[in-house]
Amino acid sequence: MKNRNITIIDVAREAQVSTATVSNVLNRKSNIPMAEETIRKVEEAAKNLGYRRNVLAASLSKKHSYELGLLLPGFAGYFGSFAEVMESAAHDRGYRLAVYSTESDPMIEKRHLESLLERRVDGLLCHGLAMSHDSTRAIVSDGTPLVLFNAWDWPEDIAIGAVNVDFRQACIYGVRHLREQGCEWVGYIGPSPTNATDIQRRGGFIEGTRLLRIEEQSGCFVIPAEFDYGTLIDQLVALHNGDRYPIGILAFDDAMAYRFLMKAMEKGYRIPGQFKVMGINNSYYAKFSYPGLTSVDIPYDLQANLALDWLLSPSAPPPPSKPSSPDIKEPYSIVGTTVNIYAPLIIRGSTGA
DNA sequence: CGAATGACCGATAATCAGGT
DNA sequence: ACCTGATTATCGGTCATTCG
Repeated sequence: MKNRNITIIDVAREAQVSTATVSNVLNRKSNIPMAEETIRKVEEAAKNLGYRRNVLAASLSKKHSYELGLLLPGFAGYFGSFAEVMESAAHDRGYRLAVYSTESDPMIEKRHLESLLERRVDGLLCHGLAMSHDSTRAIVSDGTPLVLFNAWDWPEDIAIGAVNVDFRQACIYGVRHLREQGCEWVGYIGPSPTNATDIQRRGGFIEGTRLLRIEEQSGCFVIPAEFDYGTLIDQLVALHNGDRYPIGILAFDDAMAYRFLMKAMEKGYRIPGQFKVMGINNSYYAKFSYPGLTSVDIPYDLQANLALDWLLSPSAPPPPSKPSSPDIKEPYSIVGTTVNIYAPLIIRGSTGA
């Protein structure tokens, strides 16, 4: 039997009731009073015929699509994990989620946005790196609710709000951690000082060295994609005359941390004795590698749920956060229309004593 | 021939009606 | 008056038919 053509008309005929009754039984059980016998007849007919709800028709009538759009700059690493959590959180709230990657290309961004708006999504969740300010403003003036995430230093008025992970603060803590572990000198390595994500982290690192008054014992490096980490390691060792270990490295993400760490080990240096290395993202392997990689954990669940709740009820901004215990920091803080989520340091062997 | 009209897709919300 | 279930208008677009 071809279930795709079974509609409530067929179910109504089979159950000897009206189509409205079928709709009421299948979708509004708790609100509409109905006889037990009617409910049983309809449910049985629907089951026998293999009825499947047509959400397109429902959207047409309800003037809501119950679909949300998620725009990311890509699918790798953090973005994929984020999409997974977001999809599940949206599903829990009765929404479907369409996920697109803009590949950091304004033309692709425009095409995806247009496609999502044509389908009348009920709201958009957009990564700061996936969006231009102009197209974001255009959407907002169109009336589609929009919440940004990881959109640092965006104009306040541009969307309902932004839900950001506070990598800047995490890097400040990172510097302090490396210092507390006895690092004579600390360095930051990142891909590009023009990338908004890198700017956040780099800025946090520099701020961290300033707070500890160790600007003179620190440095930042820009690492191109096909870079030989060996050269950098040689430079650092020369800089220290080989006797001011350990050297602390805060990397842009876990992948860069591993590339540095593995090259250092290959060259015979001890981790964490001579180099202490930490990353950001707390990726799957950070926990299971040897040595385990110290990293900054990203509270995906919290970020996704805050963003979704805000998107679906724009008039109700996120409630103030409460620390779960006195020794734990606030899970997040709110400044204007921006939520900053605290990202905790997970300390492992790569920076251990 | 192009323009205007109306039926139609499937489900739903609002309204209505029949039976106790 | 209260339940329960039926009727109807409607959503926004497409397509076939009719009209001038």
